[in-house]
Amino acid sequence: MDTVTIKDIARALNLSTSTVSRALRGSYEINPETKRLVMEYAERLNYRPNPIALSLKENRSRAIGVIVPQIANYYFSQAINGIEAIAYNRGYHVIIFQTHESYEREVANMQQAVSRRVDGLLISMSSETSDVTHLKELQKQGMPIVLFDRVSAEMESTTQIVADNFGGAFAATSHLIQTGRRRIAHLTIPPYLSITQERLAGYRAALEQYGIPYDENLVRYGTFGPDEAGAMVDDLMALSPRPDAFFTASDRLALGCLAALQQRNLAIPEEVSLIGFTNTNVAELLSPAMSTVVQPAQEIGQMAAERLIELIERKLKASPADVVRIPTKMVVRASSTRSPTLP
Amino acid sequence: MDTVTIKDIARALNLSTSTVSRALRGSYEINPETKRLVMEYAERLNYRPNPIALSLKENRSRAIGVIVPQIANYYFSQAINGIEAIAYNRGYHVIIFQTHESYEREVANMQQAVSRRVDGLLISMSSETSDVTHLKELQKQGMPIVLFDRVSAEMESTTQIVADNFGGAFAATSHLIQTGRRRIAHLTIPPYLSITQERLAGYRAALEQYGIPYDENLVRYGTFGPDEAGAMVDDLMALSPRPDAFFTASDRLALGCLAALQQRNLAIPEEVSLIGFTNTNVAELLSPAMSTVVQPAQEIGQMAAERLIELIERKLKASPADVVRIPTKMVVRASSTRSPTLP
DNA sequence: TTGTAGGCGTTATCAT
DNA sequence: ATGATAACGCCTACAA
Repeated sequence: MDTVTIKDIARALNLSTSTVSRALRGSYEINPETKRLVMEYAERLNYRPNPIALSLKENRSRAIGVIVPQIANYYFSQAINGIEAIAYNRGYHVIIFQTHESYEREVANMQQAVSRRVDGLLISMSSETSDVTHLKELQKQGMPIVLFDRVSAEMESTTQIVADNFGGAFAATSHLIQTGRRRIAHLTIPPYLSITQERLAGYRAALEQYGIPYDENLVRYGTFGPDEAGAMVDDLMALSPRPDAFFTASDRLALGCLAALQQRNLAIPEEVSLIGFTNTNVAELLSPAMSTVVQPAQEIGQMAAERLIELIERKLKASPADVVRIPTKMVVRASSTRSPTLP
Repeated sequence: MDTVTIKDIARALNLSTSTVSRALRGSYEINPETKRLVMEYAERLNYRPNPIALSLKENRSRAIGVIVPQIANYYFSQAINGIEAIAYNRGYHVIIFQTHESYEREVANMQQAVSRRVDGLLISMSSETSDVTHLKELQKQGMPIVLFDRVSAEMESTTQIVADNFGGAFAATSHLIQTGRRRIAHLTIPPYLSITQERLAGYRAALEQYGIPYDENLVRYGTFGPDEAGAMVDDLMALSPRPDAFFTASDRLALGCLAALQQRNLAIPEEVSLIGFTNTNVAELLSPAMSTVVQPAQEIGQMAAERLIELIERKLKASPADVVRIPTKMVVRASSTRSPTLP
């Protein structure tokens, strides 16, 4: 790749590099005629300033690092999508690191990012990470950091962007109640995760608001493994009175629950209502069959990037306990014909 | 972020920057004692060379640009995963650009990447792109380029990495035939795409090999829209004799076909066999229910990155018509119980 | 209005 | 074995 530099232009036009530099940046103290000449010539040669030289000079890379468990995942790829949209607009590029859910790799990635001289870091913690001293340490050294989705309560003075899990669960449960449901089962993910707890709290709050007693028999916890929903549904449908609605907490559970109900030839939503937390893509696939609460992955990414760039450019410290909750969106199934089909 | 430079070390140790530099790189012509001192001090201060300064000096960014239609997509996020794995190993970082299937944005992204001084470019063309002069032009100017997945026959002297669609379709169809099927329907995507044609050719070649006549009534073309498979299945099952197997060409069609067959209470694979091209993630979800031909997205990404880095570092031109086909993997459904369920 | 010089961090070349 | 200098591309304080 040939590359035109200011020097080339200066030589060709018999000017000094400083004059060219000033002309290019439209400095007021330059002869309009010279300016025109330089501009034209630069245009003709398709001159582009070398961002690397600029970085060196300005001591910043115009790059932000993004550390996520994995890219090949609906949720994170959408979040990254949101991050990129904002970052590119503001003139930053994005360097992605994957932890593959390993604490060790998270630490290594962090150091990599530092070596690469990123201007700031967007982090979604690995599931293995419980000790956050590496993050605190780095932040103390002046690195702007924003956490998103997988956050930590221990990072008191860090901006954190999460989905409004409580609100989403509250809305979903309320919707089921308002459409006449009273025995609402909740299939969810492991209880030790904060998102699980928040969603459960939203579910309980809605029940309480409508005076429906909380029944812990109706709540089932899964892992992230496959093929769990079938057994849970079996189990729950054996109760008496049996549930008249299911509220699921993940894509997998939603699909599994849907399949299990269909297999039993239960009409949705006539006999059993169904609503679940899902990613946008899956929500789209499921929308003819069931209602969904869509995780705002992209919006979380955008907000995180915005906040980070603010931190970088204004060089402000995050205000303590600055936790932003992005609302979820409920998509109520449009059709309500009997015997719904998959996509 | 405080940052330790060679200068800091030199000052502290009362040496010149050149000595420090040499010591750090382990030059033989340096006093072992000095070397030790420098190394230790650098270690203690956690010195890391500034990659930006190096880039400026070496006139390369150690970054490769990746231009894809979108990140938030199973296929491309996996491909990127493969790309990153290789790139990071070789000391490159990856800058991602999205075209959102727009030709205009593809061109703009290309220029962006050039401005960013990427050392090479990995491109999966937008669906809108038919004119490839922008790519040819850039390549002629010396930019190393490798195309993957969405490639173009017009780029004669460019390395291109694609899935072995023919082979995958051939294997899938052969498998159906070997398990006793004779009336094999093929639900596929728009006919003008090269991947569609390749898969159809593989399907036909397998039929031919086993002496089964090709029946164009058994082939149905969809768009990428939702809810198409149901009608296709209806239509096909009304034929007489009706199909005894389905071979689908996308995730969507596979899911739709599966749902439609289940709804008709047709046992898979006893009454009707089913196999489809899918992404890994979806294949995993579907595996209890049907067989799949898995698209090698990640491997394609890896191979593309390997080839690109080779081009960058050896500075070789691609040999003409260098098209690499990555094999697909057939996953035959393990269980064959009646009435299969979704995930 | 334009030019000169120095510096961002690093390494290669040429002294010493 | 070590140091001084220049260069990568750009910008800016200072000079003219």
